[in-house]
Amino acid sequence: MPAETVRTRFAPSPTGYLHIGGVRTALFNWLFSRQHGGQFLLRVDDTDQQRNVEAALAPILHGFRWLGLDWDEGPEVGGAYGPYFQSQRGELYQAAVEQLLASGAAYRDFAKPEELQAEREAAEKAGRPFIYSRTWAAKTPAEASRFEAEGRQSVVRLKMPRQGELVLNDLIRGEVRFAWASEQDHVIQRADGSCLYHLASVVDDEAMRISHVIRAEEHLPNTPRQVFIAQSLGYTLPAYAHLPYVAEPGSKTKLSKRKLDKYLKNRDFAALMELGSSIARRAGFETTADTFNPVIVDFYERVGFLADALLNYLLLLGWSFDAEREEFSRDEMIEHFSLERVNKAPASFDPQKLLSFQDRAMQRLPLKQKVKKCLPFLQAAGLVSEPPPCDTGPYLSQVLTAAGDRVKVAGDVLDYAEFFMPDNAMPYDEAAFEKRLVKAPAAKALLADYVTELPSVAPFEPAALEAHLKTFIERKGVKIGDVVHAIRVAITGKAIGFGLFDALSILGRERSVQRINRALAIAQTKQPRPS
RNA sequence: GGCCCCGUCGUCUAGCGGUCUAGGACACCGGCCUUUCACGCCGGUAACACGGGUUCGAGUCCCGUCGGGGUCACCA
Repeated sequence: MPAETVRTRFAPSPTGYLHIGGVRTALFNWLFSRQHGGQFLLRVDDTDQQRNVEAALAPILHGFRWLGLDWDEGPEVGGAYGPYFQSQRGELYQAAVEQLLASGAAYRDFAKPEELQAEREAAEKAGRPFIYSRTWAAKTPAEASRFEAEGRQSVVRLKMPRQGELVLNDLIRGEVRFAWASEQDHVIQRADGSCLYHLASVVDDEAMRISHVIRAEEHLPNTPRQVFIAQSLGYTLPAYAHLPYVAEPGSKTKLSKRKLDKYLKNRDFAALMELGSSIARRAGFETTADTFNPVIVDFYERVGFLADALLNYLLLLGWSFDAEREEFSRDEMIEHFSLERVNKAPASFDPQKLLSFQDRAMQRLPLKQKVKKCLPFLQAAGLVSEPPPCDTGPYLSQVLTAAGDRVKVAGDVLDYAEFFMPDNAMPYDEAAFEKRLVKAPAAKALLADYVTELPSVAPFEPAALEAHLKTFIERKGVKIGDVVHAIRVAITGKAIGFGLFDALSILGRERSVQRINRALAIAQTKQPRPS
């Protein structure tokens, strides 16, 4: 085999969002090219010419940048084989169409839509597959002018072989066979002269010297006609590798952006969505189902996922290294990836497993970077000004250290919003306040005594605070559980949170005392309701 | 329906004829740790779709059945 350069591509159509399944396809392309020291390119499939290609492409390119999947050629970076927008490559396609027409691999077809429809229906009725009869194919220029004189319009169709078979050697699926006779004479050029995807794709892959076409399985049935085009044009075929698609959680159906409502009935998917929504709500993000949803990559960035964790999870969705290993750094992914070890069966998207990759990646993240990741969420929520005061860094570091593994995605920092609120404006979890203070006179009394002792605890740090509380409960002859919950609710407003002594220490003596006194005062005004 | 693809625990997977009374991970269940919540640790439940072959021997090879999915545009 000749040592040719490996060049792979991902060809998004500008739809305004980056689908999670698309990312996995792009990742495999990217890994394969990086591993072989080749190039990875982005080509925009905009033959359908929409109005706002640029606007619809921006979120996609943004997603690639966030993920760190850099492209060597394509939009915004250029390259020697441009332009990288199919809408700008019309002449190439036109030339290919003419060549196909000249060689007899394609023909002008003058059938009217209703005539085609009639054939289709007849075939269906007879229970046989619909293959166009070529009744309105112009065999000679004279015939073409006659059809035109009748007022017919023409498209260009592929003249597919009607016998023999195509044996395709797919890098993932092995040998796949198709009977030529069951392939339709597909249209490659519309009546208005614009060209269709299959033609454009094949022409571009050749012009851009793509060596490996790595794409999702749904393209497998398209491959024969593309091979036919390539061969008719005298191209050398790229190697094909058809990836299994990413399926819905708990199902084998292809994951699609449109079925959010259905996925929300899946417990794990709903939990992931709720995690995101709750963060978006507290951070004050504007969200719509079109842009904020776990099928779209943007979701993960906005909620505070780590790109490496997402990529690692996606890597394992359809690919494995061995029986044990699941964690891969970016360099390790590049080193170990191989198409041979890609699975053939579709893999369903598992939100919980993704979360566990994220969880572990976050645990490994150095504190400094964690701070950097979390800060924007506090700012979005209006809890920290922009630019942040200079003591924010150290303070946030303390909070994040105390929170430890509890902050799984960066947006989770909002679980500790109370540390960034003014003491007299911190809200209380009503149920917790009621249970631990209003309805717990003993705890309330202990808390009242406890707060009077706080000024003398020194240093005001976790170890000393813990030692003090220990002697406090001994003197009172109570258990730690009798007072600890009341303190927590008083200083954080919540029943749950990280270590109590860390919380006290972070807030400091003055704020702790203030918060406890405020809680005591409010509890005083509320009569315990007889239950 | 035609064509094509796929089929190991709930999920992602290891397995490329014997080392599989099927291994790992996530989830789940139980326990430990513990001021709450996480984390962590220990243990447990749980799968070769079915039927025929081939073979001394099959999760692994072949055929069939069943099941699931993809695709059948002047979309990409």
